[in-house]
Amino acid sequence: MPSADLDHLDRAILSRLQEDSRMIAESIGAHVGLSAAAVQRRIKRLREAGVIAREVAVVDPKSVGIDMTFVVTVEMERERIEVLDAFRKQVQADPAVQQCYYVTGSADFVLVVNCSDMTEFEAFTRRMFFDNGEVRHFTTSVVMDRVKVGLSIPLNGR
Amino acid sequence: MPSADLDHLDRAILSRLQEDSRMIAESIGAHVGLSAAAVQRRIKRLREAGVIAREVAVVDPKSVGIDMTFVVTVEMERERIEVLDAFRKQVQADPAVQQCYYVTGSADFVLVVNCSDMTEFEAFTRRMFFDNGEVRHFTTSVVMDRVKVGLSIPLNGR
DNA sequence: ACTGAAACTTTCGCCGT
DNA sequence: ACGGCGAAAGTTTCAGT
Repeated sequence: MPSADLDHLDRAILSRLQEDSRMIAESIGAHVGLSAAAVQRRIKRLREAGVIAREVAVVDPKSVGIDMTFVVTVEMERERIEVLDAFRKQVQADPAVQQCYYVTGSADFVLVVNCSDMTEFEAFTRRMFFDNGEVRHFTTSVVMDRVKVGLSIPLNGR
Repeated sequence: MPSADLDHLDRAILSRLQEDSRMIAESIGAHVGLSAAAVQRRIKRLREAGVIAREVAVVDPKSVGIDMTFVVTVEMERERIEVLDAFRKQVQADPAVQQCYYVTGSADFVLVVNCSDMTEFEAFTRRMFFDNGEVRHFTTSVVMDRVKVGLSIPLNGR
């Protein structure tokens, strides 16, 4: 799945699709200088190759009553594979966790967590950290402004 | 645009579209117990109300030669509105920055940054931090594993 | 809210470069 | 092998019931 070689046309198409996956092929073609059919073919190929991993709707959190976002760092008691994997699984299963990264440095994991309010977040910390004997320490940062949120990959020039 | 009241059917539809925005209305309808037309109408309404903020393609970083992700915390010299807003703008304009949160706590900002390699990341730190007199301190964590990555909002029960 | 028809988008086959 | 063209298939949109 790595590096299915892409030319600058593929990158131009991906760039558009990262902004708006509903942009129709004809419109993309007009911008990149290709017929609609050619664009479709490339998109199909990109999907099958896994270059386009998924296509998703981004929901406005406020609209569904999610008001709070948190950035949480987690330090585990012991860095044993078993412990880490168990935590990974727990994180993946918990819908409040939007993102989780396993990182170098003093912390082991960095989490982005969504909750409707503080009460819910407290419930989250309880089930995720306090009930887990392997969590040595965690820190919480409350997000005051979601300055930039996306999953766009830089597709520089070519 | 906040809290356009949604019933459990809307939430069920959103839940599907967060996983796969290309799922056709008929298939969604079969799962939630609604005709295709009814699903279509609700989706249209959700888009117009901004509940569905955008629909995007998620590109696999490896496929386009992006191998490295970083979590960076940033502390500004002075927390003046002007300084913070300038940094916000800089962040929004920089394609290497995938996400940026303004947070409480010792750090001011948390960034998720994508680069093809360390050299590119060093260039990034230079233009974003060293060339900016207002940045007091920053810390870098290298992401070893992207355990969970998405923008999905929890749409629990109802 | 469902049905059917019209409009639109994507997909496929074929040919030319 | 890849792009363009035109026809077929699939999806969404809209009107009428």
